[in-house]
Amino acid sequence: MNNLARKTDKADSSRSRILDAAAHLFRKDGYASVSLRAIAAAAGMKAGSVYYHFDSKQTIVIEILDMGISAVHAEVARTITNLPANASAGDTVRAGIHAHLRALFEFSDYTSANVRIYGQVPEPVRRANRKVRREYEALWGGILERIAEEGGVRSGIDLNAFRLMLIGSLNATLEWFDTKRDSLTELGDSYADLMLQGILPCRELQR
Amino acid sequence: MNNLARKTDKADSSRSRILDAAAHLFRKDGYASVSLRAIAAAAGMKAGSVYYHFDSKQTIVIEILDMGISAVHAEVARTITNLPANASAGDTVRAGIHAHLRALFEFSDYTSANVRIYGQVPEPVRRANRKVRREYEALWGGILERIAEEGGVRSGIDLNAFRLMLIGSLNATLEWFDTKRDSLTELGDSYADLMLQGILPCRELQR
DNA sequence: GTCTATAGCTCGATAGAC
DNA sequence: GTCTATCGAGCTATAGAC
Repeated sequence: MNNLARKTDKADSSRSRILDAAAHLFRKDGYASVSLRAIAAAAGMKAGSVYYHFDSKQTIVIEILDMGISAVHAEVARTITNLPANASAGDTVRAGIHAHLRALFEFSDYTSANVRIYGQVPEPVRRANRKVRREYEALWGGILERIAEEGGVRSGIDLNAFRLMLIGSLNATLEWFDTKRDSLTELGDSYADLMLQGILPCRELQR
Repeated sequence: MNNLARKTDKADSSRSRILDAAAHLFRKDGYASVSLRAIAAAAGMKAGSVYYHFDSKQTIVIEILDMGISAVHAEVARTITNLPANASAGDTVRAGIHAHLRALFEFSDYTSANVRIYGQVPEPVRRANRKVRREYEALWGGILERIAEEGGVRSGIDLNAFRLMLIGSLNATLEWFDTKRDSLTELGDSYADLMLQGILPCRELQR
């Protein structure tokens, strides 16, 4: 029994190290230019050994792409669910933005790999990732629909455009924001403020 | 004389075909996975011939990355310069957004290649592209500074965050917007509206 | 200017020892 | 589970004919 457990732990650990190493390298260098030899070396083993844990390079990248989105989905869903029932539209969007950013940078190798390489991975890989992507879009779609029904947003807003603008701009922060130098909370506050109120003074206050 | 002219034209045409073909392939498949054979084939020649026009694969991609940003820079600069002197802050930002989107999709192979592969291209290539990137950031920085000084934006706005949010969200449209299906002008109007006014009703109008 | 041919590598994946 | 060894393929870049 102890033997079996130890065996499984070892396999799990190697598997995780391969995924971590691959996510890091994919984020840094793209998909095609990362060799299995490089992944294996970064995970502390030889290329041949990787095939004990995965069937191919494609199965590795599929798992990484799914993990990146699932992590963000879970954090946003958890955060929104835990909001008080009387949360305003502004509170809700603000909390969602913070949650998205939090997960984005907590699992940055996986999330950044997703944002960067999704567009250039072989078509079967893209297809495999499509379901999780759509589920995350639907999560935000539902959130925005609800606050709009409750009358929390300006009339005439294109909710679809807003969702795409929001997620696009948040994901883009992965390319320049440095969590070691700046506060992620302040970033989220700035973005939420701009998304909620825009940059113009209210019409009523304009001269 | 005719001979010389014809020779030069031929070289120029081949060079352009190589660049066009490479930009298209880089956008589609990333940098590393695109072979010189593939670029040559798409440009209607053999791999060896490419080396008559370019020293290496890196010099090709450097030129493509620069062209992508320069095209957008030129269009935004031209548009802002041609605005009437009394253009409001809203008019200015709106015009800049439309110009950025227009250039983004008019030269989509080059602009999209830039957005997609910049992060995963060899470091010397990134370094070569950095100057043009910074110049484009400075262009928007100047535009926003000016309208802020003229009092056209809410107080307390983080102009740096706004610039990054704006460009990040516009560039992200390359990943999903289809110019054959939808109107780019409407997209720009939606984005400008959201960026300028946000999604919340004005404070004064809230219950 | 474009071609063919090829040198010198590196790649994904497999086979089989331990 | 991890190793070594290797197959067959594809890569960038170059050399030299035309």
